[in-house]
Amino acid sequence: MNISNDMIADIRQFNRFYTNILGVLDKHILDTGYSFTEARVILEIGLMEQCIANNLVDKLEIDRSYMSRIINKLSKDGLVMKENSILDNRTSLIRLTPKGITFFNQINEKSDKQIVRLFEGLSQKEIKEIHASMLFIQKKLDSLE
Amino acid sequence: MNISNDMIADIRQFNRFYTNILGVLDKHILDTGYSFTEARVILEIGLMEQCIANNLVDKLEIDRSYMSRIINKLSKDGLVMKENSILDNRTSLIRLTPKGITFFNQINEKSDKQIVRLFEGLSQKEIKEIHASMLFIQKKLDSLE
DNA sequence: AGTATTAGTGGATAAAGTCCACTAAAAGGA
DNA sequence: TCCTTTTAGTGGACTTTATCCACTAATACT
Repeated sequence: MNISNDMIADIRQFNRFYTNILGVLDKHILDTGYSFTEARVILEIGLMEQCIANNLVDKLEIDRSYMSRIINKLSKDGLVMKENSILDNRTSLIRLTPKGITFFNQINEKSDKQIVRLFEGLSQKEIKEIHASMLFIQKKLDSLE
Repeated sequence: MNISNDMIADIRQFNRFYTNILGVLDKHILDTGYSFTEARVILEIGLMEQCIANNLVDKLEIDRSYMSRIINKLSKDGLVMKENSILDNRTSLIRLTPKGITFFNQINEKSDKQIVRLFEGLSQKEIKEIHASMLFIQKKLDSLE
């Protein structure tokens, strides 16, 4: 085996630590009045620009009927619009409304600010090193999947 | 500001990536028939060795009444035992039973194996570098709190 | 002693998520 | 083509998870 028990313990400790960091960073989502799941849906629609419900189901691993209800709620709230697809009459093309885009942007700006906040107190050099460490970890672990 | 927009984007990308990793690593918890929350309680009791319900409430940020129900369930299931405190008659000292300790150990072993699995395919050198990166990130970000 | 706080509990309810059965459209054969 | 199978989406019913509140009993405070 290439990995010692001490290393495993350290890595698991890092995971607990970073889970915590992620929790702190994401908490602001709930200030919007939407749940994490709903916010994930909104953000994913924003990223995809246009999609159908099933794309979101696959990508976010959310139950189809649950997704249907979430999209309806978001649609009622005016964050999302559904347009009948011409190519496939079973589906609707889903997009953010201007209000949805505003929401999307606000979340993103807030998330960016959270990162700035997390790193304030560190020197430029330290930040660069952390950044490099993250890229490195991601590159190495990503290559395995 | 010490941190560029590109870096922020990279870090947020890393966070999404690592959220995913953590999700994969933790999924096995659900195979036990207990929820994440219940498992967190069991693991925390295992770590604390002995505690009262309110310690768990504070540490895990779970509602008091919910905690009460969880502990009762775990007690009914024979994973946890409550012993009346002599010092404070309002409280019970909570501990894992042998069955609970077995559960605790199984979860930990499985989690260790998940780490091994995550890293297999990487060379010893690469693992060492990832390990060092994690320690570095943790050291730097931990110092801020 | 008398008041305030703290620990824990159960009832009621809300929020989140799952399961199933169904409709309607599309895709894939003989 | 017709017929079967698959896919997309929906709503009803339900379970699980979590929260809120009011209450009891014990301890801490002054």
